[in-house]
Amino acid sequence: MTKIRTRYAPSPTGRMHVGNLRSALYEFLIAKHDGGSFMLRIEDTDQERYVEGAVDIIYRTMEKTGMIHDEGPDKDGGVGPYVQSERMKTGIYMKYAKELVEKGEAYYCFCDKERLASLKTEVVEGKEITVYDKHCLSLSKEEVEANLAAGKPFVIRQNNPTEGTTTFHDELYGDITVDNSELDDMILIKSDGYPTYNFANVVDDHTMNITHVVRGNEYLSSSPKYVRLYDAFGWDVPVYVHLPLITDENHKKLSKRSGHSSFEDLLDQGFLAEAVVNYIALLGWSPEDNREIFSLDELIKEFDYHRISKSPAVFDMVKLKWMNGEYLKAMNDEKFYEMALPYLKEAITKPLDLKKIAAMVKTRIEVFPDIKELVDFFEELPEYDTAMYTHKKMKTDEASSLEVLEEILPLLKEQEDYSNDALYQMLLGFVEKKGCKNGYVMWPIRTAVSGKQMTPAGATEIMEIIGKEETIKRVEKGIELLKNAVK
RNA sequence: GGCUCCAUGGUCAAGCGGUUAAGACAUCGCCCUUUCACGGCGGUAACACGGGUUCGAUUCCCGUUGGAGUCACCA
Repeated sequence: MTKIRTRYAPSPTGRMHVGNLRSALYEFLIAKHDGGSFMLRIEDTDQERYVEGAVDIIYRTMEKTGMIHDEGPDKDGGVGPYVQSERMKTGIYMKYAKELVEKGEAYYCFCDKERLASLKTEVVEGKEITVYDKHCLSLSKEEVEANLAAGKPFVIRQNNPTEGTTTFHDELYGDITVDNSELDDMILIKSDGYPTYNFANVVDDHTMNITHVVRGNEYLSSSPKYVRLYDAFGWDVPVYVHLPLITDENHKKLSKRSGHSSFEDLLDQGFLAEAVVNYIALLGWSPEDNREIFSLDELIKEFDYHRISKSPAVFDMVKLKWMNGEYLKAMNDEKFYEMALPYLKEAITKPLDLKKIAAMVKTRIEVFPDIKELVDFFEELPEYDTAMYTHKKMKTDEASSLEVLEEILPLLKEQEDYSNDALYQMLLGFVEKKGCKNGYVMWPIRTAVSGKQMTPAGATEIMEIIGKEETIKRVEKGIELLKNAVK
């Protein structure tokens, strides 16, 4: 039994799209689950869309996500080259295209843009629909030779039958049959000599011994043409696994600039690579049990591609955030501190105990950029409304808060030890003497000291961080504000 | 528009002829709490519709409706 060989074959046209990333992930998982190998192949046959540096992005993304390929441009496995533009130089595509021409399964076409344009018969939703009319199929061998000799630009087209049907099998979607009359004579070799994606894909997958072709659902309807190509060559058709689409909240195929279009955008937004991988693994696949948190290794172990679903999945930012939060909570304090540091420094320039602040914030954020608004009050007391002093449950209002703060101020000035514990004990003593609830005292102090309704910590923890001097300053400020409000 | 695919709560989803139709996110409520958050507990919420097949359909078949994809010298 031969091991599964899959390939991820991106085009270097920019950042790595989430949909492509998931294809790569599934390709990786399917191969690795079987103990097989995973290949990286660069499909750079479109010279116009080629983007400088895009190949580096691909490498970087693979590395960050942990999808390590066994073979690729940088790791020769004996079936290279692994870059299509380099493969082309070996003449492989032209050789196979000519073989098809010999067999009558393909033919030279010399039609120019103008003639092709005149074929455009129908316009649907702004798209022009052209079906090639096999015009050049009728050219005689001599005419073809003459054109070629004259240096006339040409393409090579697949010669599809106009009658009958073609069926191919997909592991997930089952048998899919289409009428051959639907099959356009697609171009195999472009006039610049490069193969089209469609053709290069078939030739490469075969010559590189790919056993399972895993790709997006958008290729489902063109798959019969591929199958005809395999048949024309007399090659074994690989196992096809078409993946359900990932869509945006409007159920449309994920497009650029929806905020979550690329892996790198997501990292920029503060997401962890592991969380993104984990999340997209679950977009279209589910394990047998209810587990949701998986490391890459665990995914490899559990991933059975037969459990991939057929219907499209909406990419839900909210759930991704939740999952990212789960990863943050599970992270050890050291690492969290290290990763949070840049964000903390952005919000806080004073020499405060950032390590302590990081620990406070850890269970309260979903992505790192959340940190800023959570901790900025440490840096500077914000402007705030004294209405915040009123809390129904704590039974506090502006007047009671004023009273508490005025009573507590001298004690704060006396207090030498500004550790959380000491402060807490001190305040508890005060509460006892006063005979009220904890919150009755804690709430106004916390408000005075933070100026916020929501803080990552209790009153005394905050006081410990900002220190005695700043605490007193802020409490005095609170008293002043409340005096104005109460009278 | 032709062709192809898809159809369980707002979202991700389990289910594969007989279930009180799981679970997660979101949402709502309660508890905990030095506020919020975290955590704990609980609630609201789904088989698109119509025909079959069957003793019995969410599950199988057909149709309808809805959605998506595709129809390039792009991949």
